Amino acid sequence: MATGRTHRPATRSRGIPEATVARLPLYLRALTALSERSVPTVSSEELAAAAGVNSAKLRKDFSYLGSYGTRGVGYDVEYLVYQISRELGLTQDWPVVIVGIGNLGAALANYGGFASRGFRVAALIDADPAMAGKPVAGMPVQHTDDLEKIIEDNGVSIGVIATPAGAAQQVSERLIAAGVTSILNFAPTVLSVPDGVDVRKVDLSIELQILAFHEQRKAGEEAAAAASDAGVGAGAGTGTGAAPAAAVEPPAGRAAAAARKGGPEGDVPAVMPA
Amino acid sequence: MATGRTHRPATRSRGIPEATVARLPLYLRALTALSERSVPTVSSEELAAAAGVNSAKLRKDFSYLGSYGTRGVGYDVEYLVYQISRELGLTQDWPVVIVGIGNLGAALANYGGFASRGFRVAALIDADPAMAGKPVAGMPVQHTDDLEKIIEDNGVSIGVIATPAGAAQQVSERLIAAGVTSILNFAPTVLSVPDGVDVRKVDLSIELQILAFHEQRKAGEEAAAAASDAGVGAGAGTGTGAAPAAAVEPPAGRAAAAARKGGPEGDVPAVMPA
DNA sequence: TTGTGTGAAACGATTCACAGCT
DNA sequence: AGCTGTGAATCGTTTCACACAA
Repeated sequence: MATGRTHRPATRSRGIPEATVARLPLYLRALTALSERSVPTVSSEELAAAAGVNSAKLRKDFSYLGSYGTRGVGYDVEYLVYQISRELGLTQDWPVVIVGIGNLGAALANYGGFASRGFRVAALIDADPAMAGKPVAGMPVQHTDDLEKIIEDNGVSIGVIATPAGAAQQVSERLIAAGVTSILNFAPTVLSVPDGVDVRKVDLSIELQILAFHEQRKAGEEAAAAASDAGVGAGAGTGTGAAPAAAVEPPAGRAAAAARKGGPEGDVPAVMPA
Repeated sequence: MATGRTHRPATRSRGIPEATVARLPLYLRALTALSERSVPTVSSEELAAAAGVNSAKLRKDFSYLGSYGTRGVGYDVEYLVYQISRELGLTQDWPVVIVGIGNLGAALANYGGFASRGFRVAALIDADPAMAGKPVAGMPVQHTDDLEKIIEDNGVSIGVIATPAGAAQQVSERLIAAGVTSILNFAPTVLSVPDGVDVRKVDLSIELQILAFHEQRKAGEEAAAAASDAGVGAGAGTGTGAAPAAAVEPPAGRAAAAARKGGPEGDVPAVMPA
């Protein structure tokens, strides 16, 4: 991270753990919903349920922000909304650019939740000259040539990349050179950026692959469980493990060297003894 | 949260840490790129760089899968591609449905990386009768009424929700009742699902809020540094971050609202420390 | 009595550092 | 000599359990 010295030298006040930061938006959303229903206070238990976490975690999280609750009562909804908003930096307005106005970029531009809380789409940028000037989400698409000027003129520090993978690294470099220091990357690519620039990535296929892993594990357990039973009768409803086909064959030959340690073909490769 | 109750009970089947699972797709992508360039072997150092992690972590991750490398040499690219694919369950083909074919749903349907590796869009489903039959990404949109039949006929176990927030919970319930056991949720809502169902969420506004937090922290440090430095010229080059538009202004509006507790009813003395 | 706030314990992930194989 | 595989140390996060305030 910080080359040289640590980020937080003297001032020790702001020590909010990353895991906590990542949950604050969740709490904020739940609180906003309560606020809209004019609920005055919530307990950690109720709020935790609404946010999908457990209450001990929530209380610990809030304890990093300060003591904003009242023992025996709970938390004041409005006050907490404000405190979390402030902590997240949402009491100011962040101009954002979206680069790459294809299907996804357009969908993001149209996404309402964007403007709703603290963020404002300052510009839509695309490399295709044919797109230039075309309105998307009520805003004309601008050409990549003007990227630097747009960033600077609008004081943009957050960029969203929705380009094809091949263009993402270069786009990120231009954004950063122009002053952007936070990037949300939707392109399926690992961006390499200098210190001090934050990147978060959103990747559909990675998420699906993680789900597939667990799905496969479930299927395996189910099969193991079924092994003791007899009937293979596919009951209604409950996930009767999909019936996938199409297998990828293992590479032959080349793997010979590594393969000696006990044919790891398509079945339980017992790992992890102790 | 999403993975609420993924605890491994007694069934000591697989010992791969969740954090490792989440990185496997990253390694796989890097390896696939190497494979396409016909690179035969790769060291942990090289592969780690390509995947954006450090090499110790990568080696540890791979150690959970087994001993697939060769000391003094590195890893066989093809073999590793196969092993990771198998571990992730990508040697089989997973049919997926997308529910909610708005801007985002359509973008997802058109997303190429989908079909490329292990996943196949089995159906597009939308609640709007006007959408029914309309082709999106070369595939007719089907109506929600047929959701259960579609799931069952295609043996779908993974569902993608791209509906508005208000519809997501109900859609998830129908998906699950019909046999889906993994959900990728793009709706900005916390889904509550029974044990055994995996949910992963992708949420644009949460990601932006996390970035805003760090962005704000940077701005604060920068200001502090500038204040103490007074006149020392900082080296040029490294991101002189664009100043946020309406930056460090005290949050008058919202703060006031929260402070005076201005709801229709109810009045709690909102304390307001600095 | 209720429900927050928080030390302390438990757990999980990352990093270190080096033994051991090629 | 080079690079993997892995115990051990470290660091961060979650959970427990209870003192304490309202």
